[in-house]
Amino acid sequence: MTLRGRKKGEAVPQGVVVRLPIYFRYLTELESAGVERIASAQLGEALDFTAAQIRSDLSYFGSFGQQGYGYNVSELLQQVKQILGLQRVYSMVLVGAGNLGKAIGSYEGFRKQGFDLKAIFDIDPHLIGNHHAGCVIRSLDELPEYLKENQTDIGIIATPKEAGQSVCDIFTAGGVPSIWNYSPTNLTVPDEVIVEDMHLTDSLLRLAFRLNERGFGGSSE
Amino acid sequence: MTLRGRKKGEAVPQGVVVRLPIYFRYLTELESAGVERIASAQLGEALDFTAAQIRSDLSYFGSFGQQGYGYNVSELLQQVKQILGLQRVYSMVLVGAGNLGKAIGSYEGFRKQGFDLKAIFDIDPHLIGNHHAGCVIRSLDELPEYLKENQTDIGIIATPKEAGQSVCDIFTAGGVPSIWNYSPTNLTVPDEVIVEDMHLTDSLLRLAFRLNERGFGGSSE
DNA sequence: TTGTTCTTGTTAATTATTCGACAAGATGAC
DNA sequence: GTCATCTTGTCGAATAATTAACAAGAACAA
Repeated sequence: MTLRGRKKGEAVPQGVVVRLPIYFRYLTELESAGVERIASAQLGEALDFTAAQIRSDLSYFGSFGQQGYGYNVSELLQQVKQILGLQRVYSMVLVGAGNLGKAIGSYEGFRKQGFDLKAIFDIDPHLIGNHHAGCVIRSLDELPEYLKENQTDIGIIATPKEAGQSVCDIFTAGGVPSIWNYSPTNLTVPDEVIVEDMHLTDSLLRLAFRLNERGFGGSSE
Repeated sequence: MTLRGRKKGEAVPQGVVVRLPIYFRYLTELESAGVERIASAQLGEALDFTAAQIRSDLSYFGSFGQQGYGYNVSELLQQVKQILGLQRVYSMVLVGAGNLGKAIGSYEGFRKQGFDLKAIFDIDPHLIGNHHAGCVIRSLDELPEYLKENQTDIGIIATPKEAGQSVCDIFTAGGVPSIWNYSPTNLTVPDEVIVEDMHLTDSLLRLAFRLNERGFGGSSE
C-alpha cells in the first residue's frame, strides 16, 4: 500500500480528501456510460474544478494519465478506489434506530462499495428485537460485549445529542478506530480515533447563511 | 442587514462558513447550561480551534466581545443567529419520501430553528396520499404548480441519483433560490442558485480514506 | 516517417487562510 | 483611585492551497 508520486510522504490537503469521493462518483458514472477516456480539462468542466487542480490532486498518489491522451476512465477509477481504500471490506455497527438511523442502515449507496452493516443497537425497549436492514436491533447494554467479540471498523452514531458522547465512549473503549457521527454534538475522542461528522443542521445553517449573504429577501418572522 | 467590522465587503472564507454553525451549536449548549461569559481561549479549547481563529472569524461580522471580559454567551449567540439568518423563517419543500426523505422530514433539529417543511412530493403512487411529518405526500407532477402558488426558500432533494437533476430543474424553474441536496449526484444549476450537498457516501469514503491513510489494517476482501 | 496537436506532471507564482503577537482598553482586587 | 490582570480586535508573518505556465512526451494525421 505504498503511495507513489513526487509528493510521497507529504500530508494530503483537506481539499483533496473532499474531492476524491467526487472524482470517484463521477468516474463511476462515466464508466457506466461506457466512456473510455477523459482529459483533466473535461473532468474539470464537468465537476467545476480547474484542470490543474485535478492533475495536482491525482499527483499526490501517482501518475495515472498519459500525455496526449488523458486518463483511461476504468483504470483511473480503479486507482481512485485503491486510494480511497475500497479494495477492503469494512464492518460497521449502528447505534440509534430512529428515523435517521433506519435511513442510514437501509441506504444502498455504500453497501455495494464494501461497507457492511453488522449490527444495530438502541436503548428503546420498543425497538429492541425488531428487524431492520437485515439485523436484529439489540439493546445498547450489549454493545461493549459485542465489540469484544467482533472486530468493528466504523461505529455509526445516530442518536440524539445527549447520547452521542456516551455511545462514542463505548466505541472507543471497544477499540473501534473510526466514528461516523450523525448526532449533533462535538465528540471528544483519543487522538488516534477518526471522526467524520455529518451534522444535518450545520449543513442547513450554511445554506441559510449563504442565502442571506446573497441579499436574499426571504420571509420575515 | 449591513455587516459591520473591518472586513466589511470582503468575501467570507469558506472555513468561516463551516465554523459558524459549530459556534452556534456550542453557544446554544452553553446558554442552556447557564454559562454567562466565555473567552475565545475557552471556546477554542472546547471546539479545538485556536483562539485567534475564533476572534478572526467573528471579526468578519463585527465586534461582539469586550477586553478583559470575553463574550457574553447569550449576546454572542444572538449575534451568531443574526449572522446565520435565523431571525427569518424558511419555507422548505421535500421531494423523495423514501427512508432518507422521511428521516429528514421528521428531523426535529431544524424545525425549531425556523425551518418549516411545507410540503412533500414523491413519484411513487403507493406513497402518494400518505401523511408524514404533518404533510400529505403529493404527486411530483403537482410540484411546478405548487411552486407557482407557494413561495419556497429551500428545495430538498432526497431522491435516487437518477431523479436528482430533473427534480432540481423543477425547483430552479419554479424560482426556488436554494437546494439542499441529498441525492448522490452533482447538480447543475444557474449561477444564482445555491446548492448545499449532503452526500452520505462521500462522507463515508472520506472516513475510509483517512482510516487507510493512517495505515489501518482492516479486513481484506 | 515527420510534424502538428494534445495533454500530462510539475514548478513557480499567486492567492487564501491561519496563527502568533501586541497595543488598547476593560475588569476587578485592594 | 490605582495597579495588575485579562482579553479583545487587528496586524503582519508564516503556512497552505490553488492556479497558470510550460517542458516532455504520446497520439494521430498526412
